[in-house]
Amino acid sequence: MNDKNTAINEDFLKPYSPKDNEEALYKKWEESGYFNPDVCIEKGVTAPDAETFSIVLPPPNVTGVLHMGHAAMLATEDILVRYNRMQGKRTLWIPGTDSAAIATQSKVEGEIYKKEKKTRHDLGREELLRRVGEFAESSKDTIISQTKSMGSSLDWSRYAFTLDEQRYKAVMTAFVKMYEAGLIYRGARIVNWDPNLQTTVSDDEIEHVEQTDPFYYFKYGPFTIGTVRPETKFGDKYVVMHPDDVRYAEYKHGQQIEVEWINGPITATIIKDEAADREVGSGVMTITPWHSAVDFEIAERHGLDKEQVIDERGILLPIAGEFAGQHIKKARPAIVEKMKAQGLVEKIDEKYVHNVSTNSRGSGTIEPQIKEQWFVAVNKAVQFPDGRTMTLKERMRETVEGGEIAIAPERFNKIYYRWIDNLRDWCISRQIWYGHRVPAWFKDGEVKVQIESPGKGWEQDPDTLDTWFSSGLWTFSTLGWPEETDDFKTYHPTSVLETGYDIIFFWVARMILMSTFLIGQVPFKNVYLHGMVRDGKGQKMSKSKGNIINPLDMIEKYGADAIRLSLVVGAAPGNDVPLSEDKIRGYKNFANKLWNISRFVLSNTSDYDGAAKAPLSPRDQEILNQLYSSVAEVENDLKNFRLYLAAEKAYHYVWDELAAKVLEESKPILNGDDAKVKSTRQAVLRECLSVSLKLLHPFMPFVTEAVWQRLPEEMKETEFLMVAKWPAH
RNA sequence: GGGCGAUUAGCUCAGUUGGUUAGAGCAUCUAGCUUACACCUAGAGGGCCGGGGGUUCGAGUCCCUCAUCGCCCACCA
Repeated sequence: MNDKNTAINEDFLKPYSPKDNEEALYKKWEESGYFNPDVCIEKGVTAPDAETFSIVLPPPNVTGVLHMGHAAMLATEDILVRYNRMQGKRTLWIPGTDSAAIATQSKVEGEIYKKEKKTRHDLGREELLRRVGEFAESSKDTIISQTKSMGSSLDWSRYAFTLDEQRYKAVMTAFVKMYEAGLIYRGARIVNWDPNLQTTVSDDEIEHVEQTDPFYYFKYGPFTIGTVRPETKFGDKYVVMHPDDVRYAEYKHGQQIEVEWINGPITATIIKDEAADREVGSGVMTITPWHSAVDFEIAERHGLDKEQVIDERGILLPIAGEFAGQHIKKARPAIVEKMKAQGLVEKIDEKYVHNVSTNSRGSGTIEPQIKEQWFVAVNKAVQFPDGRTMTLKERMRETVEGGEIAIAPERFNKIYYRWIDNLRDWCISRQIWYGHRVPAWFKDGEVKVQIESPGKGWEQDPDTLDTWFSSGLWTFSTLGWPEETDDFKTYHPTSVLETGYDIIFFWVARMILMSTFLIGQVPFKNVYLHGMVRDGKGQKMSKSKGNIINPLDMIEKYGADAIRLSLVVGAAPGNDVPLSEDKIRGYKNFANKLWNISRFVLSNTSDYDGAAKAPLSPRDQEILNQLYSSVAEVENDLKNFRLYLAAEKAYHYVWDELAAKVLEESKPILNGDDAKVKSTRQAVLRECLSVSLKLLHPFMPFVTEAVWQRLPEEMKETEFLMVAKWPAH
């Protein structure tokens, strides 16, 4: 084919139109198969023994829609992936979606109730699961196609869903293995109970919210005790004070006294425990071990009785006497009235500000309860695959402390350590139905933990596992574990985990825990934490503020390339990213700028004759030097995860150096009479263009590929820019 | 209560290990249809780098301290 002397592609006569290019290009990329590293090897663009680069996509909620947080994540990861692929690495980016068990189930339950006035119990487990599964399946295409619209070069042939068969196998295997090692145990401990969702939730899912309530001072025998929760106090028969509190020296540990209480006289026992703070109130407290984590600990230490006062739905039990059967919210004022009448109320602070535990998913207040659940022991020494014996906590800390895993930005190391230090045993069982069912079987008080039913008469535990239990396996369950697949051997540990800093505890830490114990490898070598996307003024985006910028609208208006750049430039790891429509518009203009640079170069080099070249002038040489030193700088920033600088430098080189200076000064040469000097410069310009396209491709894949597709054949070393070699310098 | 971070141009932020007159985008103002681009070009204005103290030949950059804002964690009944 002879492109010389022919007019350049007439598309260049119009401004660049993302709309006319992006979808078609993505389709072409997908059809080429190059998102799949196996195809890259097959077609010879990647060496079979090349170094690997792998990332797992933090799986979005299967029923979700794309928001700016996703967009930022996709942009960042795709930049890393495309750059490494162009470097010639065997590059794999694995897509997937998450069942988001609680969220999805309650959404479907809500809809069923609205339409059919039926609860999950009316439908039964099987039917509910069928409906939830159906809903998840039918809505997954939305998030998948939206993910594609960002230009994400994910290998869809390896798509994984947290509840598919392969992942099921991995989760079951992990559970059994951890149980056999003594890491998973069943026990009656205090847990966070969500009375609305009727399930336990983990410590990390708790959000402390400030609330103002009356604070009551009650007369408890000779003591004064304080509380915001009179409704829990019925069974309080232990009174706790600090062993060194001189005010109460006359009372001895274990001493019993008679006190007048809500429903009549009771026998109270004095407990001396250092948990009682002398500075707080009277320094004396009564405890409710069944409904308070601190109280539970005290009771455990001294072997005290524990009694349930409130049931799973927030209703008072018979211990509450005349108040039994009432909901705690309604009962509270009535209880206080009664106590007033008994002369038990000493004082009331009407406006006491304190924190209450709520479910971070927004379902409401958490009620601590003692329940028999499955836990992961974090302080128990167990044997790791490398033969060493240590606790999960120790191993988790060591991965970062010893440099096996590097977190960017570094300051999150401390936050990570702090979390580990405060970590308590992880409650992993949930009382919902949508999820991986606990592989435990009961019969006549006996328990067996195994994947298949032990036989007739054995009932499987109805509970399912915390969604983060399966998410913790994600780096290797997506690669085929527990089978020793080629993928697993090739791509694990993964190179980078890129995710929001808000999820470091839920996910990052859990992945490290699971991976180090189960397979003896860290799940990833680097952690890159991106910030939260905020509006142009740095405010959180929220519906109520009306400042949400929808990525899909922005793609429609300005193109995915513009969104990608606007989400990366200025987004240092760990820092929140302010995003305004102005910023996006600015980068859309840049895409068009690149389009016009290409048009200029192509139209002015269409008569290029390679044979007529002169040696490079000093200025020609300088232009190329600048080009390649920009490449080197961008590369250096990319290697060190400074994407925000890399993107900015690439942008500046192309606009302020190439367009503003090189192109301008080339005009007289291109119009000049010296044919040799002219074709030398033409060669230089072509080189600048093709290298610039490569330089920008990771950041703005669509417009760069769109130009590449319109280059004359002799300028393209590969069919797709996506798999062109990153420029050497 | 504990910890972390921020404070630089009107706004949002860079400024990588301390080194010449402190940068960008947007916004503002001025001038331009110069045959790549008005989604553009040329230019301008605008900053005691939060306050105070210290280390240094030299600090936006390191140390101390104060102030304000933000975030995370936490079992004060």
